[in-house]
Amino acid sequence: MFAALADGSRRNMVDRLSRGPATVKQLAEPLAMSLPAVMQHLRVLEESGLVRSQKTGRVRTCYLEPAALNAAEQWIAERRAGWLSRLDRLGDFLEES
Amino acid sequence: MFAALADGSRRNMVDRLSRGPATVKQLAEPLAMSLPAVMQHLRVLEESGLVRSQKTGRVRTCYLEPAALNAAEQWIAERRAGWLSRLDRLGDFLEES
DNA sequence: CGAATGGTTAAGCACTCGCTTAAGTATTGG
DNA sequence: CCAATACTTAAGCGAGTGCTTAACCATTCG
Repeated sequence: MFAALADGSRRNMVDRLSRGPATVKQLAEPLAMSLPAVMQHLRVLEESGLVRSQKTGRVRTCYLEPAALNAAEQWIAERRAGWLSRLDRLGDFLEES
Repeated sequence: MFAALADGSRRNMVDRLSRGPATVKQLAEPLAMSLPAVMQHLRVLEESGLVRSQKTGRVRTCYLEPAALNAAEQWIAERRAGWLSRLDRLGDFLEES
């Protein structure tokens, strides 16, 4: 999941998909790389659950899967919250003394 | 940033640090790998801005940097929100018709 | 002091990643 | 029908990642 977002090209694709569905060609357009390369990125994104896609005719259309993004967001939020609450308690302790 | 979180061992370290500061040894303990390996992960985490550390005497103590986590969380939140609002508008459109 | 502890540096190695080109396949517009 | 379009598969390659071992440095404890 984080591994899928670790690559800049893939983040670019996710960013594009956050503004609506797109075909493989459209995802490739801003990316200065061959179509097969984009396919491989798409594969990683699909395996991570971040993106879904379906083929109709000869075009494959891709969509974002917000639930997966939510999972990643939550992991971060939990760790950050844990650490911040610890800082808060430390602040309280320092105030008391 | 996401690249730093892409590795499971590093997420383990972040998780540990979210429960309070730790030494390099303590971070290494649950990780079934040598100390130098942990050092390299720590380096990646520091370069990503996720973790800070300082050495006093012969022990290095590591802390989480919540601001950096916040940046990653926000990137995800924005993309997810963009996509969800698009879905909402689609819903409205379908209701209208 | 001298040994144990905690960390650091350097070199090397297997493996994975991101990309390429070349050669397909399947659909569709003229 | 046939040529263009949109993908798909496969093979290969250079660079980067994650780990190791071996050696080393600095601090602390007996």
